[in-house]
Amino acid sequence: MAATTPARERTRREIEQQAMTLFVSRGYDATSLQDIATAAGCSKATVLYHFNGKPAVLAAVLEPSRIALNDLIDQAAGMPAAAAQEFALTRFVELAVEFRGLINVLQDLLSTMEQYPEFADLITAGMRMTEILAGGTDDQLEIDLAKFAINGLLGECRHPGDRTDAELHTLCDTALRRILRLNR
Amino acid sequence: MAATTPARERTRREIEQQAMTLFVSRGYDATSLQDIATAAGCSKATVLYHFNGKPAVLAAVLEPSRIALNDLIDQAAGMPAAAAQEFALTRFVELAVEFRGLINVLQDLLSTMEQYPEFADLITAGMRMTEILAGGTDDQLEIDLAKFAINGLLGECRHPGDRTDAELHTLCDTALRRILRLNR
DNA sequence: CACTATCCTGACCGATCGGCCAGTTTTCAA
DNA sequence: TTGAAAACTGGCCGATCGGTCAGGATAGTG
Repeated sequence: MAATTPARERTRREIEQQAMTLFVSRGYDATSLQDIATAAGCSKATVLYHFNGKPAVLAAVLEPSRIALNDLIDQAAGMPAAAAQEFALTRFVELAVEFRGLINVLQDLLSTMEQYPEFADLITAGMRMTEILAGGTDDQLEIDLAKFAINGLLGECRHPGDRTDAELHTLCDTALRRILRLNR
Repeated sequence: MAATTPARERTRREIEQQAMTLFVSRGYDATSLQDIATAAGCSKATVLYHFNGKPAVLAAVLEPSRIALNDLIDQAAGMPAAAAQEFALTRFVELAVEFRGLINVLQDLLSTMEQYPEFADLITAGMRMTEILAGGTDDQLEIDLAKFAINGLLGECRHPGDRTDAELHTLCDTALRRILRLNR
């Protein structure tokens, strides 16, 4: 009882891992609990034994990226607007490249996501990112342009093609700086 | 027999109209044939009597925008690269605003769309648009930036919020010109 | 009026979905 | 070793999906 039971954690991790792979390659809706169970080498009932429903599996898969995004926002919160803008742009591009596969999943669910309260803070995090990237301006057009930039970045990471991480990184960095008029 | 039977056309149009509304508001997958039938005031069997399966309903809904996009590309094909780029940017933004609701539907299906041959030319049309917007350059980064711009535009039109057509138009036009470095 | 082609529908089908539960197997500490 | 807690599973449930079919309603025409 001193440490967490190894069996529980091992199975949980395996389910999470396989679910992530499937969500990334086929999307959330197109992946059934049976698909996840088969890939993880257990039964569908076991998946539901470890996770309280299908959305809970998604929440677990998204957890690392959620934490990373919130950290980024928290760090930027303690900076002056201009520095926060530059910092957020750099880190956000890095995160987008790192978690590029998951962006597919997020875009799939943007319309239905509001139903699930467990993803509410992800929405608000996206809005905070927009404000930071806009550089704290009042100009509505600039704020909308920041949204535009995020949309472009997310869309680009959805269809990575055969681009390497470095190429994708350069592309997103260049595009964001052009839209936001931030020359390095 | 001289003209098309009015009853047939009337029902078809009603089904198309209601299907478009539902596809736009909920997405393609989340809209069932029963939803369409109920909204159109007929039975699900009637929908399948007029359309050869659910994808055929989608194809009918997308037809006007498909024609408009192909016309745009055909017109641009007969211009020098610089003029085509300027022309395509202007017209593409107009089309995106006009058909902004349908973009939701397209994004939903980008991953599954390749399965249906009836939508194959829509994919190729998108790639042609990219080349034209890139201004016929060889620079891969510029081509990728054009893709980025299209992604941003599509993403922005997905969540129009309470923006008017004019505001959305200005936003997309500005963003595309910044990314592509095309100052008016 | 009667007949026929067209339009339309209720009922049904097989498949798949997320989720639930009673009961079996495994694990692990006393 | 043993017994209870934890982990796991087969089987089932209700709902929903796209699609089919035989036959009823309807409308236009001779």
